[in-house]
Amino acid sequence: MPERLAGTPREQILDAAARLFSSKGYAATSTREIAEAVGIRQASLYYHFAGKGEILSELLCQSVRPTVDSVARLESLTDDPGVVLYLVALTDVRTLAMAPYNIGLLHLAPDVAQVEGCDGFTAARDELAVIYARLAGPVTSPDVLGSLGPARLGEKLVHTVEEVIGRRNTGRRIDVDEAVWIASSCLRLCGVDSVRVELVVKTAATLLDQADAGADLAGRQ
Amino acid sequence: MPERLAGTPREQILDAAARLFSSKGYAATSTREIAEAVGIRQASLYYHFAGKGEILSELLCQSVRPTVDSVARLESLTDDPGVVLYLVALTDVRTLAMAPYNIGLLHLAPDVAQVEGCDGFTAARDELAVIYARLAGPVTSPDVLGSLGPARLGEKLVHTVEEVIGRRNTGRRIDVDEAVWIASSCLRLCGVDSVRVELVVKTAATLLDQADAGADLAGRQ
DNA sequence: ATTATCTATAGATCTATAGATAATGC
DNA sequence: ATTATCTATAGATCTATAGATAATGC
Repeated sequence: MPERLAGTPREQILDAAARLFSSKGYAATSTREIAEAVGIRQASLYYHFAGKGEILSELLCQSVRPTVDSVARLESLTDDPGVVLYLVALTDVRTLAMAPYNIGLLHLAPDVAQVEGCDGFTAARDELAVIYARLAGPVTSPDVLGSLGPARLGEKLVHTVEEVIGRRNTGRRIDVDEAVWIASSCLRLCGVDSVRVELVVKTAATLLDQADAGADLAGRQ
Repeated sequence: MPERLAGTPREQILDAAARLFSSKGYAATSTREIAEAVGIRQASLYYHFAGKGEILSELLCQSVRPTVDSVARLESLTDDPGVVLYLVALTDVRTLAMAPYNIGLLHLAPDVAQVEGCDGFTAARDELAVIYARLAGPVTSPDVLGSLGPARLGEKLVHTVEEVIGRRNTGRRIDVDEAVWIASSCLRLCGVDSVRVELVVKTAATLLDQADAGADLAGRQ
């Protein structure tokens, strides 16, 4: 079996489906279109996936997992919870901004929500909200935390980060400033003042540079 | 022609479509389902609407127009731009929260975005972003305004208000505190400090009470 | 004549399954 | 024997149009 140009058939199917789902919508994309984009027959999809829904749920899970998985590493960089919160938010924004297609668009769509097997995705997103809540707790001003509660605050921060989905959807580029701004909105919402926000952004940038340098060094050995 | 229980056929169709589109998605809802919900035959829909797309675009427009239209009235209540910004945001949140169905869910869905004739909705939403930008300008701290720019800030505030769509979608009730919190997030994002946010919220509540009392009085005459 | 419905249907889809086929690997 | 494809198709949709029908209003 000679390998195709881009990855395994399974990966090719996921890539084509991601492109079509995010541009036309899930329900509006037929299995035939996905197959044609890959260069196989419609029926052949069913050798790789149990159905259209399984393709979707795999894609959704891929869109949150990286962020959840990176939390432990980011927490090891510093003891300052404000900086960690910002770093997680920034990672989240970047993950959503740099994915090959804007899959995040789908998670609110009703046709998508109805598909069975998206529980994995919902669970991961809930997990992320809990993480945000835990990280935000110590830096949040008492009046904000008092009226919102930690759980609600976590959900709010998840939503704040997801602004990047809407931005990307309009075709505008997400540059570094944009990502930084969205991530630092999380701090502002917690009631952190502008001076401290600036400080956190700078500290985080330094920490990331150091970590990258360390990774480079390790990679060269 | 005896009138049906709830409004004209056209209104009944819009109501049924709103329920189905927001629960199952646009592309996943068939014209037959809409017709059955109303109690007519599928083909009879085409007497009232040119097609499925026209039903949708009508619904989308209805979901933003009320907010845009209320801006002038709210601006007449006070000269304090912070209070007006908060009042517009609160009106926007309430409009989205109290609509019969959660139609706001649809506007990011790719199947919806592809439908022709949704330009009217997009235009109204853009108009709203411009309004937010104008109102937010005077209350926004220089560091925020400097790095974001007014247009971008306006879009961000629109997105902030739209958190209510996601909340509603999870089935949680949107109470007064919730609405107040989301609306006041707009001020926080602009860099307004907690003390002033509290003040604006109280001033706005007083103004709204007075306006309601005035409207009651006018209504009784 | 107009309004608002209906029946019937064209014509084009859809998803998923059954079973054939060809190539590889033991 | 296993893997990965294919062809063919069942069975169920879909949207939109054509033209009939019945009731109202002039």
